[in-house]
Amino acid sequence: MKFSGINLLDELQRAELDDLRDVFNSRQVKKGAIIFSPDQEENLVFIVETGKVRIYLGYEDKEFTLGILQPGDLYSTHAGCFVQALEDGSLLTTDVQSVKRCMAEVPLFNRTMVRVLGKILQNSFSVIGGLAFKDIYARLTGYLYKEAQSSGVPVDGGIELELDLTIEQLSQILGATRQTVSTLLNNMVREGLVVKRGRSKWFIPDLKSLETAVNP
Amino acid sequence: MKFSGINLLDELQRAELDDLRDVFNSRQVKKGAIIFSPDQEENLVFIVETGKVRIYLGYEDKEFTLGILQPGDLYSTHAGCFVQALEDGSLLTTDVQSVKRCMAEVPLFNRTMVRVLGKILQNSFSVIGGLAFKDIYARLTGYLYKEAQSSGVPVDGGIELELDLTIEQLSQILGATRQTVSTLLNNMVREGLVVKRGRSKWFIPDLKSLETAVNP
DNA sequence: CCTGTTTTGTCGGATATCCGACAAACAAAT
DNA sequence: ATTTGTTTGTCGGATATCCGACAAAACAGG
Repeated sequence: MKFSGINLLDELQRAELDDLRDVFNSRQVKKGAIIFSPDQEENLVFIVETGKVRIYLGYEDKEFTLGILQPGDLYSTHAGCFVQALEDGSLLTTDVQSVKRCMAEVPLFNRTMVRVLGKILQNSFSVIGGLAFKDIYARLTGYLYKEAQSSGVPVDGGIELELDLTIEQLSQILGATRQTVSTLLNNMVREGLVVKRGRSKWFIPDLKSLETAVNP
Repeated sequence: MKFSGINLLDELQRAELDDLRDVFNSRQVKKGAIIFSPDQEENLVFIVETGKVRIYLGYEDKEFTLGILQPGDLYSTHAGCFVQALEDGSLLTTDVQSVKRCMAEVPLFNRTMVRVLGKILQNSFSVIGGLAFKDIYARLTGYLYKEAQSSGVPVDGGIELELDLTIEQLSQILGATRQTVSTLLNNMVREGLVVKRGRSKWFIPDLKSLETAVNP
């Protein structure tokens, strides 16, 4: 999933943004490391260069994943959430001061910033809608359906889907318990909605029937 | 509650924003009217001039209130949610095209825009956190506590709170059923946490004990 | 190949919340 | 004062989801 729908790395290639590139510092991150947490008040803006990065909320011993950033995604740390590297990778970071300066000087950056924020906002509204209106089964099928559409590969008349998530991680995206998600998924397997094909690899024989499971 | 934390009406008074004011058209709205809905694709940006306006998500026959805008709050309609007038009032509206033009020409507007979006985003994260981590009782006490702090009036050694919401409206803010909220509230009354003082008027004898109810 | 660690499946009891239903209480209008 | 409509309180059954627990399975490293 492209979290914000806009690839900032591409944007940075534009000639108009020459001076913008200099503002960012590259920073290596190691798999599993928590890069930012809500308590530290240093405000940074960063773009994912390589690797995957998870944005999540934490409360006591529970976690809720808001989204997983991929190369090209931009994020700001002053939004009160945790940021964790899911793989070894690198970020382009800069502080908020520089961003403000850039916004004044580079109008294009400005528009992009607003666009990214708008996308993230839209995404969080759909998360709220899911949590408020739908049960876990609907959220699960909905998630699989969306992923199948955006990153599934057509194979054997069906769709193959590489999620690259453990059940636990998936449950944190859905806002549910590991056990519940595990049970629901296996129910879906028994009903033939999905077929398991190895570690976090799924085959969806008929996308249509998955869709009707989402909206009965 | 100030939804975005920034009063755009004040900002518009600034001399630098003379030409910005001309971009907005005033529009009257009647109580109860649905001003925008997600299906219409006309993208507008508006500022509440007078009255109250409710932003909410809808799904089948359920509704979830994201926030209630008050004079000075800015919002954009292309975020996939409903906008309803809670009272007779007026909005300053403009289309997205003009906003884009303004953003290019008036840097201050730009920064404000980003700031507002950031605030709204932060708010929706806290909504997600509530839905994902807390039960309804915690959300209810938390809401009352926050409201008491921000808009409560100290009286008789306690705090008086005018919510101006029916139980049904409150339940839509909390993401729960009317019945559940009603029952929980009456439990709180029995425990002496809150005292009912007429239609949507509450008295909190001891804010401290309400706070411990939020975080036991 | 063996061994420790991570991931997954499943069960059964506890419980928060929903849902339908109904009557009481309240407010507004005639 | 009477009617009408809205808001509130409460009950009891249905159910989705959590939680703790445990073992099977899968994986990784030596």
